[in-house]
Amino acid sequence: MNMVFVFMKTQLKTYLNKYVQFTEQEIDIIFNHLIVENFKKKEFLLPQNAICKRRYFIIEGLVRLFYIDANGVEKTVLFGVENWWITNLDSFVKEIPSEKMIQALENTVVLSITREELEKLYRLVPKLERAFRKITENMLISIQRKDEVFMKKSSRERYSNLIRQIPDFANRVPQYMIASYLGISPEYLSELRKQD
Amino acid sequence: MNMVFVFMKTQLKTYLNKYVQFTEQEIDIIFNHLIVENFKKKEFLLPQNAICKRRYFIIEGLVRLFYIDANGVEKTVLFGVENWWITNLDSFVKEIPSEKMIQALENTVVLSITREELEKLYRLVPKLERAFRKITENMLISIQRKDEVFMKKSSRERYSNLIRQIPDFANRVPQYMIASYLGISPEYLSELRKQD
DNA sequence: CGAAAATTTGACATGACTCAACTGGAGTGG
DNA sequence: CCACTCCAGTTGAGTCATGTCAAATTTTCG
Repeated sequence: MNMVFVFMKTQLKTYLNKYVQFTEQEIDIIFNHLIVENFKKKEFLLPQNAICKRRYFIIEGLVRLFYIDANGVEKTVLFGVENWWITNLDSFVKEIPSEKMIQALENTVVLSITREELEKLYRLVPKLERAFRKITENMLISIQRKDEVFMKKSSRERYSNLIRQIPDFANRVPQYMIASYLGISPEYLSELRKQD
Repeated sequence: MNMVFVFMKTQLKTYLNKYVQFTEQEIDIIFNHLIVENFKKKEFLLPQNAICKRRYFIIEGLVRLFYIDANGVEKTVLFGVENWWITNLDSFVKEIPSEKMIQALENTVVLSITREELEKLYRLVPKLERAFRKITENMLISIQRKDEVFMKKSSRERYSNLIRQIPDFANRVPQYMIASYLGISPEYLSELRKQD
């Protein structure tokens, strides 16, 4: 087995073991149900109006989940970086077309799996069900925390928070995407940045 | 066994079977790990700064999750009605003190369980892990949908949406709580209502 | 280098907030 | 059962944060 694969498997293992202890064999089974995919910058993991068939574990790179609003403006819902699972959960679980798209913002390497394969895996490796229960709980917690920041803080504070927490975001992601993630217009973000 | 208990057990069973098929025995085991609690209107299920020890399944009634912001104003995060699980997940999972409170807005009957008991249950009834994985996924999906409404719609639309979806909310819940749930000031909500 | 995309700037518009005063209804106690 | 209090809801004036639109400028990238 190729060095790169070993590296990816180790990364997955380290990640999963934070939730549940898996044996080496279990990790093997899980890894063998995943496929490796490479996406170039700007490429779509999920195009608009498609059913989101796969769940993606980001090994390396950066993606965003976004949609086009009624005025034709892009709205970024969330960014995904390494060691995050990304999918449009609504579309993935219910098998309905996704208005949202997933796009690579940098060249990105992922492990991915379909819903059917994942269901199989849950049966082969029951502990994985627990791991995903916890992963989903953590996602819920972090989305709730984000909501709180939105309710409590001004857009200026939201921006400085984000930059403090993930300083290199400002370089890796165009400003207008950050603006739409923060729920403000690009012009106003530009205004805010000037005043620092 | 008391009629009321039978009734509650049936309600729980119907609810859980929407996610996973459980046998009668499994439902019994689950039910026996839950306790029944009654809360009077205005009573707290979770007071401020306490660690949220329990997860509540609402049999009947209405509760809210809220906090007091920096200016001393109440902010309602979410409402819980029958057949919903309510907890401050962050506090419950990580065992950290909760700035948020849970309060009954009507006389409310719940089934509740601690984290430790729930962990035990997951081991006794492994299918429950799957059920909660799905329940958590659904919570995540619905919070994401709520976020989208917030990003896309004006506060006027958010209000009329809410009233359309849950018409009796307007009667069961004071306006100022609805306002804070919608993220607007009570004065402004009053303004909006006038213009219909 | 040149075209297209991203960002900045400025003028103006507006949704939503704050504060303070007023109204009306729901308890509560004498 | 009345009088009083208290709290929710309304109204209005003034203000501020943030949006929109259009033009100018800078950056990116083929």
